[in-house]
Amino acid sequence: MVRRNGLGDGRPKRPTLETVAARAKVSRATVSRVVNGDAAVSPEVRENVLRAVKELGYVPNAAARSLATRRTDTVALVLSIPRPDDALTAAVVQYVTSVLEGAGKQITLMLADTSESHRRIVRHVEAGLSDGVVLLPTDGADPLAERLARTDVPLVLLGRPAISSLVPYVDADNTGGAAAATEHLLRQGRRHIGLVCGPTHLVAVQDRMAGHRDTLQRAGRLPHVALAGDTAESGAAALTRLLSDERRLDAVLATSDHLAIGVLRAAAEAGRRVPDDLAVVGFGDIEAAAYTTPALTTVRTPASDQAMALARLMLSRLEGRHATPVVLPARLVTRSSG
Amino acid sequence: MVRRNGLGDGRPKRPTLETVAARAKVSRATVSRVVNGDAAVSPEVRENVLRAVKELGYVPNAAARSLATRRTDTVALVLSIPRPDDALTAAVVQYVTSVLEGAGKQITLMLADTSESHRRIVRHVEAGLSDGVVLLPTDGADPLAERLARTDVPLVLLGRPAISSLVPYVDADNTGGAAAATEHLLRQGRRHIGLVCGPTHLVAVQDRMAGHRDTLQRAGRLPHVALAGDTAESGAAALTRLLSDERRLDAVLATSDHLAIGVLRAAAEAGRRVPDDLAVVGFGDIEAAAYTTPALTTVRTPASDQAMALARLMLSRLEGRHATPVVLPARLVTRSSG
DNA sequence: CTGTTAGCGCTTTCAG
DNA sequence: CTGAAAGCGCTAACAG
Repeated sequence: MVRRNGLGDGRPKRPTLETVAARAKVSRATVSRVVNGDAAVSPEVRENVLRAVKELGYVPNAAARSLATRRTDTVALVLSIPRPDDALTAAVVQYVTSVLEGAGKQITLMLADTSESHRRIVRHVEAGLSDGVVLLPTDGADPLAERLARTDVPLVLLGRPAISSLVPYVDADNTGGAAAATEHLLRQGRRHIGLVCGPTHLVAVQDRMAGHRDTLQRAGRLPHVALAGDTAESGAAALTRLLSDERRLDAVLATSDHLAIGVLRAAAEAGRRVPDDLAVVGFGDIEAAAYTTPALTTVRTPASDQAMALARLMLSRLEGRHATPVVLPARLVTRSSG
Repeated sequence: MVRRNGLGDGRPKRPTLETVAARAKVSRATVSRVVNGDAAVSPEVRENVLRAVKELGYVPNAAARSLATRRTDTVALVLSIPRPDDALTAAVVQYVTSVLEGAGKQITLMLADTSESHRRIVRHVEAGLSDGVVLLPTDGADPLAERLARTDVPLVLLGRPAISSLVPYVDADNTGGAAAATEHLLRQGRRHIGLVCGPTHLVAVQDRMAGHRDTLQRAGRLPHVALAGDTAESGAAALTRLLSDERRLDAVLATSDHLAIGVLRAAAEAGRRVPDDLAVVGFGDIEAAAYTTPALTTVRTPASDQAMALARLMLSRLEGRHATPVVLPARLVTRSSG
């Protein structure tokens, strides 16, 4: 029977620098140099050391190194619990992780949902557990970002912060995406375009609203806005309200695909054919968007698209190589709904 | 202009135990005790220390603590890059993280896609960076699991390993789920039931196949199996083959919802009405399953359902409190497709 | 109940 | 190019 240790048990003894040094008949310092590919070490000595390392299966102890260098090579990836099906967050996490690992960093995943968790995150950083933070969009992200910025650890945000600050961020062009969607609708000759928008405290939603409104305005059209939550149900309810306000409504842009799916449903119930009577455009291009009937036309956010590029941009900001914000283009994916 | 440090810069000087001790006029040991809520310390001294801690904003240095205790309170969460829209993995990650954080652990996220990454993971563990590993299903999970098991760090798998070992795991009842789905179809009087199955090297797929086959066998029915990949397209192709082999086919179970979605599509193209002519049942209950036409009947895996319970079970195994495998029930979600 | 004393394993001047 | 020595900040016996 294999002995299995509990979490708190500690580990069996592993070789240390000392062991390797003895074996290679050199000093610890020299081994350290070799292991870190650091200073100049004579080839023969290096050979010896490397052999000893291999033979002993030596792996440097991270805690000791970290204590001495005051670095951890760890980046905290902070996110909130998204909808369990939030593919966007999943993709971002994947790519950010992949890029960071490629750069030799560890990734510590942290959830930022409660204020308790905010405290934990700040403590974590102050305990020196990470030397960089990537903050994905969260409800209370802004205050958290401010607190983290004060700790002096490099920080990069995904998504423009509500209050502008010096913290670098990477964002999708929500404004441009909404504008493109609206133009698309206008080009089709749609004259009464409604907007179903999600939680307005989200900066992304605000930006989408702005892009829509401005485009409409430039075209000399009146906006029709209905506020909603972020579920299909609330999207459906919003369409119902929109229709009762304006019977001639012939197009709807929703600020999320979930809302759009609800709009689709409500349209069917109201006896409006999509896209003939009513064009429907969503935002985000979630997976389900391709499976609705009719398939949803939507704005694809770079996060679900160029997530890799985005991750790299974040990393370069973490490393202090750039501090300017980046906005990645969003593009319209035309399917059957509008 | 705020000075922003690069990742490698280190941090400004923070107070240490020493500082706090001086301020509270006690020894470092005492401060340590207070901070760790550890031994018995007289109330007044504790007060003093706590005040000093607060005033100085002291936060213990994790590396130093880890070096001294040989623990990290960190658990590595290892996953492979799933389909970018893999909600299941996302949910599991969320809940495992949440539970572990609740238990005061850090979570290090690691990707296990390449053999290079396997090496990195083993090194990570050997460097003492984590004192527990949660391994989510991955293509090469088994060899990795074996290597990790040899490092003596507590390990728990999500999903039964292909080759049985002593490593504890938590899994969904794939066999039972497939059996339930098949019985459901049989009860409807379906007589020619096909199986569209995904990558057969996946243990979960094997289990689903087995549950289906056995149930069919007990009912004295012949199986009709078509192999597929994991995309909707391959599911569609599989149905086409199934239909050409057996025109009377009146039901299909797919081992994943993605496949089932393809089946739905192909059924429509073949002019079979679902569920009248052909019942279709998926597996997994992904989000899109609710939005297909008709809405997909499917087997809900606990991971997308009782993910929280699952996470807790994993934790208790990591802590060595249990070493037995757990299999969580899967249940049929009946919608319109079958 | 509290202080003293050793380390934990690695990096990093500083000499040589 | 290499070694000696001094920590990094904390915990854990062991005395008292």
